[in-house]
This record gives sequence, C-alpha cells and structure tokens, in this order.
Amino acid sequence: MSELKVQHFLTLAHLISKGAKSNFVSITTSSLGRNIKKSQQSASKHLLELEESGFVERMISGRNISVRVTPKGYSEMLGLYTALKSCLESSSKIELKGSIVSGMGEGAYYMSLKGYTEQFKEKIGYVPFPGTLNIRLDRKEDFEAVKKFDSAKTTYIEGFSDGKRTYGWVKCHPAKLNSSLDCLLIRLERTHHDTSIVELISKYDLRKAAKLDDGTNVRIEIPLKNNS
Amino acid sequence: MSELKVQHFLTLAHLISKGAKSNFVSITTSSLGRNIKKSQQSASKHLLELEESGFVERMISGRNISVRVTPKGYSEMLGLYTALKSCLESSSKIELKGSIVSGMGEGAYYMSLKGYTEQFKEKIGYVPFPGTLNIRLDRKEDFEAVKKFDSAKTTYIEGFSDGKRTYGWVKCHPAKLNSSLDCLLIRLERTHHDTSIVELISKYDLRKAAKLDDGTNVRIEIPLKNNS
DNA sequence: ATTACTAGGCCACGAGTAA
DNA sequence: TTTACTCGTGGCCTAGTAA
Repeated sequence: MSELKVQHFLTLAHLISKGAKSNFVSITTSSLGRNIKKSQQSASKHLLELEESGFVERMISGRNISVRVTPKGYSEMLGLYTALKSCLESSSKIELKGSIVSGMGEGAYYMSLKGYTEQFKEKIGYVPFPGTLNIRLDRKEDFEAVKKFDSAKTTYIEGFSDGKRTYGWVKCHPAKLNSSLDCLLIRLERTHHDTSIVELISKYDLRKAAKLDDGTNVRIEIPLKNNS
Repeated sequence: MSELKVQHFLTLAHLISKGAKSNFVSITTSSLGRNIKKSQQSASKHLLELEESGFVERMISGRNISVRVTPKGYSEMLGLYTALKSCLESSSKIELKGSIVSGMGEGAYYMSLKGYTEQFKEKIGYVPFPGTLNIRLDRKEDFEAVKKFDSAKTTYIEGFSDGKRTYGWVKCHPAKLNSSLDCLLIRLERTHHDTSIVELISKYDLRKAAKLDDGTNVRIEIPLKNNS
C-alpha cells in the first residue's frame, strides 16, 4: 500500500528517535511540527497519511495522541539507512577514458635507466616492460581527476642524478586497463603539469597484450582509497 | 546558502553512489531521472538547484555534463546518515505513567512465601521488601506496552506448590521509579491478563523511600533491549 | 490546551520544445 | 542524441478555524 513519500521521511525519523519503534509514544502535532520544521497542520497530516499507508499506528485517547511505528515503517527506514550507508562507505574508483597515442620512445629510455629499475624492483617487485603506453584523455573532467594523483600517496620512485643531469621522481598508481590488464599509471615530475595525457607501465608489453594501436579507445580504472 | 531540500535527497545520494564524491562523474539527466524516479526535466532542475545551493559542482563539456559532490554536499549527507544511525541504533526505554493505588496486602503475603524468597535471593541477589507497590496506569497506550513484558525474557521466578495450592510464576523487569529508585516491575501469572495495574517490588520499602501516598502520580521507566 | 478540516498560495513536477 | 527553457497541473504547505 503505497510508498513512503519523501516529505514524510523526517517525520518518521523523528518518531523513531522518540522511541516510537514498536511502542506507543504520546506526542502532540505541534511539537512534531516544530521538530520537522513544518506547521502543526502539516504534522497532523503527515501522521494521518503515514497511518493510511501503514507506516505508523495511531491511538487516540481524548485530546492526546499516541503513535507507534509499524514494522513496515521501521523496515522502510532501515532500508533507507542501509542504502545510505553503502553509498557513503563504498570505496570507489576513478574511471578515465582516452585513446592511445604514440610515445616518442623516450618513455622506454627513461624507464630502463638503472636509477629507476632498481627502485622498481625493490618497490613494486618487478622491472616494468621498457616502454610506456601514452593515453590522451577524452574528457575534460578527467584532466582534473589526474591532478589528484600527484598529491596522493602511493609508490614513490625517487629522482636521481647520473652526474650529467638529474631525473625526476615517478609516482605509481595501481590501475586496470580495459577492466582486465593490471598496470601502473605513472606521474612524472618532469611532466606533472600536463594532465591531458597519462602514461601506463606494466610488467608486460601492454600494446601487444591488448592489441592496441594508436587511436584505440581505452578505459583506465584507478581504485581509490576510501578517504581521498 | 540555503538548506538541502528533501526532494534533492535521493539525487544527491545517487550521485555519491555513482562515485561523484570529490571526483567529476559524467552523467546524463535522463539516467539520473530514471534512477530517482523523476523526469529528465526534474533531474536537470535538481542538478541546477543543487549547484546553486553549493551542494554539487557541474562541469559542462559540449552535450555532456559531469558532476561532483562538494564537501558541503557530502557532509550534508553524512549528517543525515549519522542522525539516522543514532536514531535507529539507540536502545530506548518504555515510560509508563500512573498513580499509586493501595494493594490489598496480598502482595506482601505472596512475596514473603519461602517458595518465592529463596528464588529471589538466588536470582536477583536479595529478598525484596515484603509488599508490592501497585500503580494504576493513566494512559491507554501503556496497557498495550505492558503486555510485551509477559513475552520478554527476563528474570523468571518459577511457580511452586505447597501441597494445598499452587502459586504462579513471577517475571521481574528492572525498572526505575521516578527516574531515581531502582526497583523491579513484576508480572504475575495469576494476574497477567490485567494490564491496567502494574506492581513494583524493591529491596526497600518504596512507599516510605519515595514518600508515596495513594493517588500520587509516578513515572516508571523500563530500559529496553535493542531488539525487542 | 488539543486535532484536523477548508481554502488558497506556492512550488515541484512533467509535457512540450528549442538549441 | 543531449540540456534546459516555458508553462500548466497537481500536490504540499500554512493560515484560519471548528470542535
């Protein structure tokens, strides 16, 4: 018999907080009105309508009124509560969309430098395939999202110097390519101002593994810690 | 800048469940409409109004729209969630109101029978003052509440027989008289059909301790287990 | 003091539609 | 396809008021 109307939500919540779960609690429509920030008349109507839909039971003795929430009413609130809970507590992921662009080959060069490979081996357990997969992001809103990675704390590969020049740090974020291939999204110190292109590295040759040509559309998912 | 309107509640919840907490998520107003069981037009208006009140940020790129929930929007939902949580999880109490009526003295007689006192000593740790305080309940809705005690599981004093006749069981529920005096509300097998009068027993003489005469109005609180 | 009816205003919603 | 405008209808709300 009908659904809970949104405008009755606060009313039902207030009744439960008054202890009206399975026990009659005496209440006046004016105090209820004050609590839900509506008029006495609205509060009265709410109770009548909630009763009609089977969410509460009313018991009238003279001028006073007692109300209790029915199991149906309580389970309705419990449903809302758990729905809210799951949507607030669920850890989510960021999804990026883009297409493959050819790198200049310099990714392969940098990633195979001993200053990096030794740290890779130590910090992620393997030396990535020498070469990066460059992806140009399609969507403007994704550029924004990428910026967050620079301040997020993840695997941090330190920069180094070989005497001639210095090489910047690299941050690695676990990611999934097209929902299946494990890889790392990397952010480089030297390019961290540019957020329209992201680079992926992996244990394997991603280009071959996923049969990717330039221009192919791909999807990247990056799991997100709950509080970030 | 204004409060969250109730009708926007579901919309905001849906956005968060889509992962729009602090990250832009691309969405169409029609899919949003379907999810909140409103029209595309309403969904569009919701987003506009939510943005105007500072609960979400919108980012438009061409035909598509991306939305993220602002910290303000998120904390609003978190507030609702915790409010709901506390009102659903709080263990409550039943409050009865009534006035003292004089017992016939038979309470004192029964309660001092050895068959009962030995069990009292064992199960509640002391022998109650010989005599019961009888209270006539004022409110019709309280009669209903008292019935629940008979099926609730609490201290159970078994009935017995002295050879001549049998004496019924007694159930004891911890209670507080006028918010201060610890006592036990008892339900007797022989009178468990009558719910307009309840009887209290205590370690002490409640009548003297609280200076109670017949007709005095009293309040009885019985703490309630969470799931009853 | 209550509860709850009636009348009327305002606003949320959806149909139609433009861009 | 989109988003979001206008406008008409229906329903929520409050003021006034009866009981």
